[in-house]
Amino acid sequence: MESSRERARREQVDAIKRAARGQLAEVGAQGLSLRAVARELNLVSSALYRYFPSRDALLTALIIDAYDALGQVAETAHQSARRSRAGGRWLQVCRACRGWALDHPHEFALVYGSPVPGYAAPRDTVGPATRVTAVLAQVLRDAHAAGELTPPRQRIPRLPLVTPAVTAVADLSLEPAYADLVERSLVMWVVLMGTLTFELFGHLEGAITDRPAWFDAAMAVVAEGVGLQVPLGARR
Amino acid sequence: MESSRERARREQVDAIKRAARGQLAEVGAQGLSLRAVARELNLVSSALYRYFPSRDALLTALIIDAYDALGQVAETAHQSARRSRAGGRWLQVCRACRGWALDHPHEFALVYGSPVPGYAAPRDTVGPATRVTAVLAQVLRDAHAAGELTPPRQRIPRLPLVTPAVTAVADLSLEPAYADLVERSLVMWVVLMGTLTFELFGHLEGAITDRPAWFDAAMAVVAEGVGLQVPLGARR
DNA sequence: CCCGTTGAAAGAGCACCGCTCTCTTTAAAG
DNA sequence: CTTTAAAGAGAGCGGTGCTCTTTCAACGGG
Repeated sequence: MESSRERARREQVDAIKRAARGQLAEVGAQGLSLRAVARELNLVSSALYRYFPSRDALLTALIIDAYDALGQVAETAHQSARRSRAGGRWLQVCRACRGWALDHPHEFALVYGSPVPGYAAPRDTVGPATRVTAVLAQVLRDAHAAGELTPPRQRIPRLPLVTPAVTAVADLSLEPAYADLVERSLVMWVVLMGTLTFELFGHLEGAITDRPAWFDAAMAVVAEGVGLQVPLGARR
Repeated sequence: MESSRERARREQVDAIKRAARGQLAEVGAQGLSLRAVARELNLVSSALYRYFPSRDALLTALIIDAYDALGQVAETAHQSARRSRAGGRWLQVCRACRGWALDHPHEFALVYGSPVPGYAAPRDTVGPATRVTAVLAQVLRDAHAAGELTPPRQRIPRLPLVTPAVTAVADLSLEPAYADLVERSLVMWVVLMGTLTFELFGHLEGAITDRPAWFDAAMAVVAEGVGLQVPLGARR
């Protein structure tokens, strides 16, 4: 049951987030101004504090939404690539994440860019944040089950290097030849997000001629590192 | 020759940058306040405009300094590891960069974190920015000359994917088996900086137990991707 | 139906920001 | 020693996040 007051409140919260996302796309995360959001809604700035206790709280809400949106995109891509082999699925998931990042650069920067000093992400954000990594782990699990994984050339010593929490989420405890798979899968995640970060933050400006192709190649290179073979021949 | 006026000016510029770096460490890049810097120097805010035409200009100066400092660190590490084999040199350079990043997290975030909206990095920054990449290319060039490079399992199709400018800086036009080495070396650079970004920005919080060891492993995984063998056995 | 309760919104105000302008001091240069 | 240009002071503009108090309207129980 939802009283009309509750509905009005929820709709106003949504309107605020929508306006804030719009502003985000124009002036970036740090330029997000409560007063501008209020202006857009024909409100006065102080009225927003009925809905969000601070600018940081509004940012947190946007961060959670962004993590969820990206996680959703990754899950959908994984689902619709379920007929491909593992390497192809990995590439499809990466491409889907890149597509979302290019479509929502400021929301991506909000979650994977520099943290706002003095702002500590609350615990609520870690759940949505792990959705993408869960998809990556799923790809590797399926790849192993289908026998599409090649053992690496060199084993990582002194395992494990990850916390039990990660081990639990990844669920990648396979036979000794793949004992370091969790550690390698984290590298995959870092490379995926790092590559998107670099592209979005302009560090590849004037360096890459064909960005989609180079992105595919980068994902293939790191996939090699975990023993996944990515089909690079086909144009996207 | 440097007149006393010029010396005084240079010293004041240095003092401003020093104070700004101090503030950077406290409140981050976006929180950098000219007024606070001025307060620290017992000045009035408008006086700073005698030395930097805008806050962005001050940021640009700090960015160039940061790129130069990181490049210097990489070059020094490469130089002092010249007796190791190529894989070891790569690891040493990476570790040196990580050390600098951990020591100067905010300066690292300044150059590799989210760009300040409305701020476009001037051309002056690209030179210092390429110093690290030049070191990486050097490592690969030496590795190939010493016969320490293994051909990759899968070749990247539709080369080249990088601009002539990158090809010139990297100078990695080797025989066909390594035709995609430039593209792969860019991946190495992205992974190095991406990994540091992730660690500094807190995305590995609660995920990694032994961060130095995992960092080494990550660098080894990507080095595998370019055909470099990194010695992981020895404790650092 | 009426009235007390409650939540939304307004608006003034505080301390801060980047930046501009004018005015005064200071010290180097000729 | 005089000229002159650089350096700093200080007021001010429009903006910011946020707090506080006040006003107003809608909901719900008697």
